[in-house]
Formats: sequence, structure tokens, C-alpha cells
Amino acid sequence: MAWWVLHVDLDQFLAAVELLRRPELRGKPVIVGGEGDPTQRGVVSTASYEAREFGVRSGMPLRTAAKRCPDAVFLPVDADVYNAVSARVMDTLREFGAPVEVLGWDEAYLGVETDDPEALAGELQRAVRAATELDCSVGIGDNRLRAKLATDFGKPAGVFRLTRENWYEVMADRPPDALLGVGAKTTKKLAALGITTVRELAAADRNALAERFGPTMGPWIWYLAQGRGETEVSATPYVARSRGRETTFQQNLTTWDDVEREIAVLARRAADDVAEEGRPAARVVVKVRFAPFETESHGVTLPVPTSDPADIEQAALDVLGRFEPSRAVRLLGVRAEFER
DNA sequence: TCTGGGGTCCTAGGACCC
DNA sequence: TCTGGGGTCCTAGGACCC
Repeated sequence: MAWWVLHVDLDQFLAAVELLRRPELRGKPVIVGGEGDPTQRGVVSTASYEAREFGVRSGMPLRTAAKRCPDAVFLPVDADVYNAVSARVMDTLREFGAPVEVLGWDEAYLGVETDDPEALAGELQRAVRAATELDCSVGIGDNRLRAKLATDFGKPAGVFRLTRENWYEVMADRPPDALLGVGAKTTKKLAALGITTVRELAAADRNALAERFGPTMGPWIWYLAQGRGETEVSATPYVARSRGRETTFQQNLTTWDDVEREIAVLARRAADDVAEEGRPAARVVVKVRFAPFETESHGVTLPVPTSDPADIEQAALDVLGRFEPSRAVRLLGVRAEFER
């Protein structure tokens, strides 16, 4: 028997959940994001496949999505419902007895031992469909990186295997940001070094990459390009490093009195999260995004870790005093960090 | 494309210590 | 006083992911 990593990813998850309770929308372009109002500030969380045909993508401003697809149905994000459906999916996966590592609402890794991973993937898909009426795609890999990347090639509702055998055949000519952990910025910096494909990155000089991207990141992206990655899948429950709250205001705040009042509100909400976590906050960080889009943050390490909402609020207000109250404010955030 | 909200991890520079 | 070198901790910002 061989050891495999399977990556399960639900297809157009948020949109698919909405279609379950509004079957009359099936076949129409559906866009889930923000308050569900494309005239407001907010971005697309998930677009249905029909909406994607119009070029609508996750992370796109709702306003832009509405221009590309004026006939789309816009719906607000309903986190409580997605949490509940997600929990049912993960419970279904756990019934297979393999370790399940949950990555978010719609994704999980499974570490499995089998001689027929495609057959097992099909069983997972059928079980998820039976429990929730949702489709998922499954990536099969000889490590986590390859399993995760494989999933996209299986979408929708399919299965794909990516291993050492077909890594370069599938990935070599793709740009570096096809790799998980390499984004637009790094891809641009790589291009300046003459590296524009996964193949070229894999063949690049490791030391030169360390020089340019740092002693950890440089070698790491070099390993990624070769398809190397972790193989362990851990069912150990997730332990948060931090909890926080932030808000982008529909209208920028223009008086510092308003800023102070909103920071107090956010600090109290962050304190609720800290209480829920059951561990005291060791540090409080305040984030301010000034108009048009300049972000600064400052923080304090508390003299003694605390869960007291009044202490967390006071710390946030103290930190706020370190900002220059000069420009209009677009976003405020308060984050509590736990001891490591 | 006028750019959410929830997070994690890495880097660089300064402070501080011996 | 013209002043090394190494280690560690803290902080702010950047990059990335879902």
C-alpha cells in the first residue's frame, strides 16, 4: 500500500451553498460578496461558474463585477450558513478514518494509505454529495503541494493526480505564481532576474535566490518549483496565533473622534474573540488605512497578558495615539496576538 | 480592477547585551 | 572615547492565502 496526500476542495463553495437554498438561481450568474450590494465597497468572495464566464473573479471589487456582468445576482456573505455546511463536509471526510487537516471553509487535506487513490477520491466525492448535495474536486499528490495544485486541474467535480512523474510535464511552462506561495510580487521580481517559468525557477541558482529573497524564502521557492513539499497531514486542532477585527467604512471617517469611537468598538469585538479563545492576549495591534489606500500599523506588548475587554480597549486607544491624525480614514482594525 | 476580512509567516532594522 | 562582532528580542511592513 502506498501513502498519498489527497486535497479536497468544494466547487464554487459559497455560490453552491446559496444555490442549494435558492434553486431558482441555478444556471444564472451568481456572485457572493460583501453585503451583496455592488454599489457598496466590497469584493467578490465566490462567483458561480456562469459569472466567471464574464471574467468575474474572487477578490474583484463588487463594482467591477457588476460592470462585467450586469445581470448577475449579488448575494451577501452568510458566514453562519457556510460554517454549518462546512462542518458537515468535514465530518463526512473524517468518517473515512484518515487524518483530516481543515484549511478553511471549503478545503481539507487527507493523508491516506491506498493502492487506488482515484477510487478513494471518487468515494469521497460521492460521500460529500450524498451528505450535502455539493460537488468537490480532489487532487492526488505524493506531497501536499502537488495534491493542492492537482485539485485545480480536476475542477469541476473531477480528480487529478500530480506527482514526481508528471510534475514538469504539467508545470514546467507555467509562470512561477502557479506555485502555492509565489504571488504576483515575487513573480515580477523573478522576471527581472530572467526567470519566467517554473522550469527556469527550478533550474535557477539557489544561492542567488537566497541573496535576492532571503535565506528562508529564496531556497523555499526553489524547492517549490521542483514540486517538493511536506507530506505530513495532521488532524491536530488548529490553535490561533491571533484574533482580530477590521472594517472598511462605506464613507471615510474624517474626524478623529469618530476614529477613536470605532477603535473602541473594534477592540471590544476583538476582546470577545479573545474570550472565546480562552487564552489571554499578549499584544494588541492597531491598523489604520488612510485614504486613498495607505496602511500603517502600530502595536504594544502588554505588561501582562490579559483577556479583560477594558484593558484591551485601553491598549488599542493608547496605540492609536501613535498615529498622525492627518488624513481621512478608510479602514480600522484591532488584532490581539496570543503568546507563542 | 479604485482595491474585504479573516488570518499566517518572513524580513529588515534598531535596541540591547556581553 | 572614533569604537568589534555575535546573538537575541521587538517592531513594522510586506507577501501571500482562502
